[in-house]
Amino acid sequence: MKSKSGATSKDLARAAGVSQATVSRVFRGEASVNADTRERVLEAARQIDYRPNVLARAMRTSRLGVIGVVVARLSNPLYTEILCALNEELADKELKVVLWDTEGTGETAAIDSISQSLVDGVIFAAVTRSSPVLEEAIRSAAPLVLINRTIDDLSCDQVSSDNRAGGAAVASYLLDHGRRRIGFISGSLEVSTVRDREAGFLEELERRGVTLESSLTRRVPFSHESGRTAMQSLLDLADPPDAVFCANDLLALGALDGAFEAGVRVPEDCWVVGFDDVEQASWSTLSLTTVRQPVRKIVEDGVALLLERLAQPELEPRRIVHPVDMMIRRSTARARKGGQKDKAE
Amino acid sequence: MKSKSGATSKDLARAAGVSQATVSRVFRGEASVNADTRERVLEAARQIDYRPNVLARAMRTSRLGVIGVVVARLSNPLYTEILCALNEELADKELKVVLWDTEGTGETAAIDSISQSLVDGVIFAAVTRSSPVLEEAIRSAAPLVLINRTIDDLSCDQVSSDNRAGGAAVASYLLDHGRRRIGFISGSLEVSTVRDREAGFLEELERRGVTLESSLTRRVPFSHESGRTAMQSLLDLADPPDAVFCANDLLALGALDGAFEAGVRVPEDCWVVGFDDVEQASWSTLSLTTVRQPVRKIVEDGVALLLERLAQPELEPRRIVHPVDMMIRRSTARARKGGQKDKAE
DNA sequence: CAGTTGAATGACTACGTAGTCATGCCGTAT
DNA sequence: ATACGGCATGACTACGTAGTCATTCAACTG
Repeated sequence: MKSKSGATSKDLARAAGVSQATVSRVFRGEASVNADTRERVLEAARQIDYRPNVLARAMRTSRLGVIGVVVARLSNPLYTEILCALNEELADKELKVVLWDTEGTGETAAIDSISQSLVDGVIFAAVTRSSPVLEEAIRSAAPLVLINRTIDDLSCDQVSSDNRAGGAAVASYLLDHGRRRIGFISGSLEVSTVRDREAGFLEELERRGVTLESSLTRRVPFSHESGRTAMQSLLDLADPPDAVFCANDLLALGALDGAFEAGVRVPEDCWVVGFDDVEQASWSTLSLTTVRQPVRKIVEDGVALLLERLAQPELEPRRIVHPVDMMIRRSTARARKGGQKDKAE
Repeated sequence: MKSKSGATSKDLARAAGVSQATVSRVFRGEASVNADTRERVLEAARQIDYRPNVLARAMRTSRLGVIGVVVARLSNPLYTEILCALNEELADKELKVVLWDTEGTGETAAIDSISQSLVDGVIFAAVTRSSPVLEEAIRSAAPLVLINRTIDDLSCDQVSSDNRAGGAAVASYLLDHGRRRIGFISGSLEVSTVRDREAGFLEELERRGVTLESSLTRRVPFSHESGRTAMQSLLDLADPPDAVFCANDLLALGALDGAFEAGVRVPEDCWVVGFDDVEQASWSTLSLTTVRQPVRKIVEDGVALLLERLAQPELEPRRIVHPVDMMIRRSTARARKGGQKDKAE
């Protein structure tokens, strides 16, 4: 009833018959406080409903208990999943999450916020290029971690999956199953995941003596719509591909739409493979063969690295790369009748 | 190079040959500062790279430039879309977004953060029940706005769409097209959108002299998976429905999967209708008939109301209800051959 | 010309905490 | 008994800003 935003550590000190310094010690969890005293302070705190003022504390410590997160446009379900996992992971640790989008000026805004102590650290799930902003931030020891997309020549903590191996696995799988005219729908080379997947894919094709025809390659923005139109342009060719690898699931799901609208059956007439294994890929109406990234683990590691760095800023930068798995589904499996449940290989 | 987190208003005052008070006035945009003086201060600020300390400012003003957002689990694409729109809308206004999830204790955490001045205000996109926490928050004039889901007997700004009319429109549409055995997959009655959609749907059925059989009704959690299994349990009945209305698109998309796996053709054997018009509903491989909510407008209004309230806390609470539109797609249209593009009615 | 008004500015304090330094006290070794 | 070391605690200051109050000076009024 009377609990209004009010009681200060000074009030509490008076109420508990101790000094403000002792109150502060109790709430910082400092060890050197007599057990009786601590209990008395905590009891009094309950009485007058005292809670430390976060802002005043932040002004002294530069720790606000907030972590910044930079993602790409959320229309890519991968980022939704990353964000969701991050949110849970950080909520467990009493940390708030502030969100930026790379569409705007998220990168810069995030780093500004670090220097303003508005966030304790930042997790970049979608860095685009090795911007000077980032270099500068690293130099000034800003606590930041890159997950998902990485930057090779940037000396900071990074967690990703083995995109190169994933790309190679797709190539291998398609060739093993007799696919020869292989199409490729990819994204901007500014994006590390695209580069790595593409590199692995091309290397493996080359190793097996197959070359990717440039007429079967499309480089488009990341969106369902561009996957759809790119697919249609491939299928419009006189000699269309018998399989299409898309650099991520968003594009691949768009490609399924493109094929459907063109009246081309998947997988009978053309196979489609994605990358990420977003939730939609496992929906049995879509049932997209794809490469699974361990999003959960990547996020967990990213958070762990960030927290460690906050505790010990001088740590050497670390890199973690997680293995990936192919999920074989109906978009490449031989046609069978009716629907069937998901099946991992 | 030397620009480290440092220059204070006192430093700047010295550099510009004015008092700290004047510096403060300049950066607050106060009018009573001589134009020459202002220019001198700003020039000096550029020189020494001064930027006001956000935390210190927040401690005095209780305004941190951060808006809290409470959403449900992001696996429901509707919340992704809301969040995405909010993010853009607020970034335009130099506001940061902190995110909570109703899965955890988001509601309470959000309100705590208001009282701690960690956020200037909160937008609830997914309130669940008229919790005492909320009542208390409203009483203490916390600036908060409800969007999407509402609470009737709570006196605060609320923006939603006309869920009741949407539910009625679906009933009307199904009956007009000769559907008689109508199934219903719904969610928790704790959720206002569910209650309203259900009320409108039932009212219209009743008005037309049709009753919803309780054996054809399922009440399940909001997830793709539960939509899928609920659909299957309906289709397993001896006398299965010829149409199923789902309380939202997430459930409906799950229902499509359920039908597919059961070998039941949509729309030939059974129609499916959702609610929300999330992006996936328009994908031509899924092509779900649904009720479109003007998410963008709802978010814009919500932000506008919140900002107005921050400026004038004593405003009377306002409510805005947006009209909805049915989007007729393949999941109810008469079967035609091959794929076709989206078509709104 | 004395008195009044208003604009522009400076001196100063409060905001609520963290952390530094000083102090008192008790147990133990000498 | 004396000196010492460590623990528990209090007094005090810094953090960087907003905002209050007082002061200065010039313009204006009667």
